[in-house]
Amino acid sequence: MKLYAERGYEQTTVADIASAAGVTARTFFRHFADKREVLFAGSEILLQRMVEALDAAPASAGPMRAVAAALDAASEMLSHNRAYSRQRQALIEANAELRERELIKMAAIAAAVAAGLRRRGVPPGDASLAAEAGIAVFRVAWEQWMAGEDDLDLATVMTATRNRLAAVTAA
Amino acid sequence: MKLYAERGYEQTTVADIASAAGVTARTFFRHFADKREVLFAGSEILLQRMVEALDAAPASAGPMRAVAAALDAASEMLSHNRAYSRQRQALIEANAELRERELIKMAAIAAAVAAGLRRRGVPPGDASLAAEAGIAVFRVAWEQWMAGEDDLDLATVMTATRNRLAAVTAA
DNA sequence: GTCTATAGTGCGATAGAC
DNA sequence: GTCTATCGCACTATAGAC
Repeated sequence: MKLYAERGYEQTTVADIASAAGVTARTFFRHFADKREVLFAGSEILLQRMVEALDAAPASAGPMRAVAAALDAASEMLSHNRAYSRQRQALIEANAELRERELIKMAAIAAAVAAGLRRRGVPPGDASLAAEAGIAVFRVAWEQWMAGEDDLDLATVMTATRNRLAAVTAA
Repeated sequence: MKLYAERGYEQTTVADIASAAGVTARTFFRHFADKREVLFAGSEILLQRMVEALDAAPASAGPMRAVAAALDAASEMLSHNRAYSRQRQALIEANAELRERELIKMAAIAAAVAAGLRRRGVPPGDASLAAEAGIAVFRVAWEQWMAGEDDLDLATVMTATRNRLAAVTAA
């Protein structure tokens, strides 16, 4: 992160990162599948937490309620380190390769959430739709949270965004 | 496409493609920014058509109606060449790099649709949500259309999926 | 840790189209 | 006479094989 922030993602070589960490480039690739992955190591944990929250939602809850539980878990995990989040997001937005990686991580979360919903008995098509809707809410809420004032609460923004999505799609 | 289908994306080098086309690798890169882009040349046109349809929707139409018009335009453009679509999709699904590229193309469409909605006077947040919702519908409908029977109509699946999304998010 | 294939860029030279 | 397409070559960095 430090090197990427200093000279930009493309201007930082894997050799730079490796030597700054006191290892060889080969060792870097042992820990991270590729150069981008350094910035996305935490996404697997996020996915797990969201799926756990989904599974923990009461069986009586409909798909969107269960998705809301997953979004709440994400909010709780991500609402700390707002400054870090902003720096990381600025890096990602400045580079197309990183944006691609970010999108596929989101897609992985959507797929995992959809699978979780199907385990709950939600029909496949509805499960995919609810999961994709959840990711849409996540994306928009996340963006607004980062652009907003410092005292803004992520979970609150998520809930409001979820309600707005319902209103928009109903029309 | 032919080479990718024959030996797989990763096993096909740019030199292979170039020599099959009777040019040098350097010329390949003149036409395509990178090796993946060959499979996504048409996406810019899709984006344009969808935005045109969005702009052409009556001013009285709400955001989701306008998005529906864009989705109809996409359906019309994509419903031909179902066999081609399937082959292309199989290639993309088999390779993570290609999936990443597909996702960023979708994101570009979402951004363009959101911008179009804002031009229509839709508030920024609602515009993003409606656009993301539209892409979610597109994705799910597209998948079902390709998995379904040969006489399935893409536009019909899109409309049904749109209604299902409204039902799911309302709950 | 070493070695290597491949992607992708920069630049200069050349040839044909209009 | 300018514009555009191609080529050829040198070069760097990523990533994978061993």
